Amino acid sequence: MREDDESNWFSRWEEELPSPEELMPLSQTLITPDLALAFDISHQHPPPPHSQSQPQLQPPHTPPPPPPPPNSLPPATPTHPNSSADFADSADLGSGAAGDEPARTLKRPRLVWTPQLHKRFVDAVAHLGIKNAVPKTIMQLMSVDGLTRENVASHLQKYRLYLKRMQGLSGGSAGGAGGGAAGLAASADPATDHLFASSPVPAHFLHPHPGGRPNSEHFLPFVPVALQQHHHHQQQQQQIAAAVAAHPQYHRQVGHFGSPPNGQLEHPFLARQSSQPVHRMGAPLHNSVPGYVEDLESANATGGRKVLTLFPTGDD
DNA sequence: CTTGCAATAT
DNA sequence: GATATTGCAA
Repeated sequence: MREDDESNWFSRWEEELPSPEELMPLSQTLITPDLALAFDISHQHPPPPHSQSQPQLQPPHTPPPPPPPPNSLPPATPTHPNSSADFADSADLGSGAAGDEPARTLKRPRLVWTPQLHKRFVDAVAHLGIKNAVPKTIMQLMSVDGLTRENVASHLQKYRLYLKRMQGLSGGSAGGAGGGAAGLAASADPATDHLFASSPVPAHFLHPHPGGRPNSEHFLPFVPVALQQHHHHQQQQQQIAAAVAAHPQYHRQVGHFGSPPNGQLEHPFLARQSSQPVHRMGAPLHNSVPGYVEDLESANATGGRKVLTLFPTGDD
């Protein structure tokens, strides 16, 4: 009774497709005042310049981002996204972090792939197209702060195996493959299935279109394409929205800004706003469920290990 | 250099 | 057990 909607998630895409108006604000207003308030982080008391509390995560009160371009969608050549643009930060990403905290020996919390996060992952891959679905691109499209290429790569690896596994058991007929079906067929590996089955798998994932029209990115205009081209490959501190994690009291009530009368379209997204220029490409994946934001919380897990948990505020 | 993948480690 | 990390090959 809940996967139904997921079954045709693809069909509903058009409906969920964020209108230009929805996307627009996203580019510049990553965090709305309401959101900021929800986190109890007012942009009125900027933490003292004394960088010491945290490395590089500051409250989502990112200053006014660059001039928001008409931004509906960049050239976004869906055919081959390749425009390294913006970016001038990477350089200080890792090194800068070491500035205020013993980042050199700091370990990042274990990333917990929550269904929602995974969904973003799948969505990103789906919209990128299998061919462009490489860790780096996916990571950027997801716009999840703190997510590293390694994180995505590791998960992607597993995800691919999962898809492969399914192709063999699915029986070939795409009949079931369409959207939701992908999630249930056969569980060869409960371990992997568990997580992956939670999110709908686009049809083109199971295997390249067997007919004439190979898969395609379709109309998904937003192609971020903000590849960073720097020669530094430091492990940036995985400080996901720690700002949020610092406040474990905020209830999952963070979704109240968009004003979805219908409770349908919202844009609660915490993008990496840490130190990178908030100049994120306007390619926020669509949000489907009313009121659900990605949060994170660091907590102990298996024995003193810190886990980074991006938990949703609604569930889909 | 980035990716993919197997194995291995935590 | 789930992820991360590593090593090697394209």
